[in-house]
Amino acid sequence: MARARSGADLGPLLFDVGPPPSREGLFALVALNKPVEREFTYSTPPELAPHVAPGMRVVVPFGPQSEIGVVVGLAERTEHDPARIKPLARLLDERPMVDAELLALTRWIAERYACSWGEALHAVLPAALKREQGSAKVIVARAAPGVGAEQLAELEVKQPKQHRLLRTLLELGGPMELRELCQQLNLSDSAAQTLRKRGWVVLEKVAARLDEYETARAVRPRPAALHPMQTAALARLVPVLERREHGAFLLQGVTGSGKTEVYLALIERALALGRGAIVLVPEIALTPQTVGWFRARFESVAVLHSRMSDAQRLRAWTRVASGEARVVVGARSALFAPMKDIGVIVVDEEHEPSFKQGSTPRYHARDVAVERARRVGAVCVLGSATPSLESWHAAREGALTLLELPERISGHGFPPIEIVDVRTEPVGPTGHKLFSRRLLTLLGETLARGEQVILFQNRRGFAPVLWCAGCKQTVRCPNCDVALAWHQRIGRLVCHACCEETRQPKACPTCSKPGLHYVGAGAERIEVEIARVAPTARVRRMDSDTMKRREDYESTLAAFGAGEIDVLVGTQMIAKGLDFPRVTLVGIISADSALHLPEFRAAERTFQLISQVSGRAGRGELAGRIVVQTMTPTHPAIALAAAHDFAGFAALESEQRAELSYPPHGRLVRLVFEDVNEKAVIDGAREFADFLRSRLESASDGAPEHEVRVLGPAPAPIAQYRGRHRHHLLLKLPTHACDAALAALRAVRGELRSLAPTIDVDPVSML
DNA sequence: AGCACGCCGACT
DNA sequence: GTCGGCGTGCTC
Repeated sequence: MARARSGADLGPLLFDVGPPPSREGLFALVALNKPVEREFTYSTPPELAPHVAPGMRVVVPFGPQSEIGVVVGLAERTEHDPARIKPLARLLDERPMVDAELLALTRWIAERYACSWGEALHAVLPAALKREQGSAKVIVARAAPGVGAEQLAELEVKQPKQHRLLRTLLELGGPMELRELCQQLNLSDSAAQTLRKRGWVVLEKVAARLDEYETARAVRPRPAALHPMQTAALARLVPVLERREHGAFLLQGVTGSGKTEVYLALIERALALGRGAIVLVPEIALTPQTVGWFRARFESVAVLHSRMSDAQRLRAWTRVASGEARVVVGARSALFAPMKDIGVIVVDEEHEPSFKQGSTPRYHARDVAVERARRVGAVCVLGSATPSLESWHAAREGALTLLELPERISGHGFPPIEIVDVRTEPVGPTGHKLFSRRLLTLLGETLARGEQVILFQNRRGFAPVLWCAGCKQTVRCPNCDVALAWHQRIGRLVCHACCEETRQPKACPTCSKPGLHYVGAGAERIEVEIARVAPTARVRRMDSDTMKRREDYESTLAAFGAGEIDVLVGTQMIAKGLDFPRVTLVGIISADSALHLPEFRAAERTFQLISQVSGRAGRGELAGRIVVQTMTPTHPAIALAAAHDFAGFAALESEQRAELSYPPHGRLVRLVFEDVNEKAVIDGAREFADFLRSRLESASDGAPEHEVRVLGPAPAPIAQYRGRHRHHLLLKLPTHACDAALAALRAVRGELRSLAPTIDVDPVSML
């Protein structure tokens, strides 16, 4: 598949050809981190020519400034006007930083996800390599001594961003890395700089602390013998590994079936063969405990995660590149670890949406993992208890080989899941709006036995909506098309899209009548209400509002494990990985909350969440119970999750997707147009759509199964974000027409450059 | 993406 | 009469 690019044919790149006979007049093709799908040609000064090779980073003049790029090819001739070609300024590496395999993989990513090669390379290189010199220091922020409520009040009205930042720091009561803080609060660091100038916040450069993961070593005794079903799975995987062949597998194992032990045994075998392994886990599951399982078993494990400083990440990268570390554990981007001779790539919890990157290049780590494994002849294992419909479908089609672990190794069955129809529950003096009678009864019994409870409510804040009975309007964010959520503890309305906060209005902002009502409940309200119905219980909430730092998360889990907390209330943060034997009751307060989102994966996501949360109960010797509260007890996502019937759900959901040609029956590409001016967005999106339709029609051979459909433009579900209007187009591509359609799309974008939509191939979220 | 060049309103 | 708004267009 030739990639349409101007300039030299990139066809056989020169890295396998050896040095050309003469290095006179040698040109370097350089990929830059710019949204320009093209490489740039530079001449090589005679003193650099003998040393330059593909994969090296170079400094090049680019317009009025200079940029760091990566050499992706060498050529002896060029079609460009020699007068306009500039020379390379400097080589940054003595030997290639990116090997031929990663060069080829990034090029594939660029094609598949419609971005430039340079952007794909940018995602692969650690940040420290993209600057001229890396730093081993991080900036840490803390509230200045003596600063408190008084200063906070001063910022309350006029400086909401500074207020939010200072308040967060005061709540933390200790230092936090500035970069991470700003990221979480959706702020640039200018608010922090202003607070520093005022003397209310102290910013310090400190040496990056020793990585907590470096020392993590969880006790995970090697089982005396593997369970027969684990052995059976390995018997399918190991021969492929030993033959050095590629194989892609879907390991579907229920919670507690011992998937991790299968990964560990397979990696052990790979290491014995002198090969390496990469293990990807969702960001939230990348805890010292998870990492510790691997560290306890293997000598040299490198960890890559987003919270590392640049210097730490560079160190991990270097350890992998040098061959010192042969096992990598990390989140999404760890897939690009510069490992030689990869034998195994594992993607654990492959259905997790966090494997999809939300910014350019918008790649899906699961799909790229399969591709990288294919290219290097490695075994790729996608593991999940509730596989994505894409993987489930691929397994049925034979693109993935299905391996099943259908039982818990403990031999215990699954705890029963009870569905409670909350529409039939009494409210008022005899009942409770949030908790059903059944849940309250079980809660009381469980606490009386001294056992623990997990309550799941997948919404932040106290009330997701403030509603005016006068004009029937909800209070909305002035900059985004979403309702503001009421957060009681901080006493503010919060926009969950842009993170901006405001004080609660005394009256309805639309009709000025007093008396706004709280509608619905978030985790904060559940926490408050539990204290009311079970006053003696020790309750703790775990959501992104209370868990700003990783330490908070770990200390809360430690306290829960030590039995210092009776009831843990939380959002999806508590849905996975928690393994506490004394938890015998799990309550899902509102199973419907994700079901009605305007996303075609809403049912799938609901099924996954119910299954995952349910898996938190009855993990020890004690029997567990799960209560699922819902208004739609017969909805398949709920009824089949309660019946532990994944296959039934997948078959039904797949059928419904097929009717609408949604994935896995065809692919989607989403184009988002954004601007402060709504008319410009609408006109631009329409123009783009018309142009694209005409191109795709003329390219089509008329066969309906090859037909690409362009839907829209239509307002995006979040039709305004941070003051910018958003409209989107949806392309439905039959699986076999994808390459041609993407090429056409790229061409149209090139011709209508001023409209510049965001292109999301295989989108995970449509909001 | 930057950052230029290039044509129309409020200021010394 | 200028300073400056951001609308197209290019970067080897």
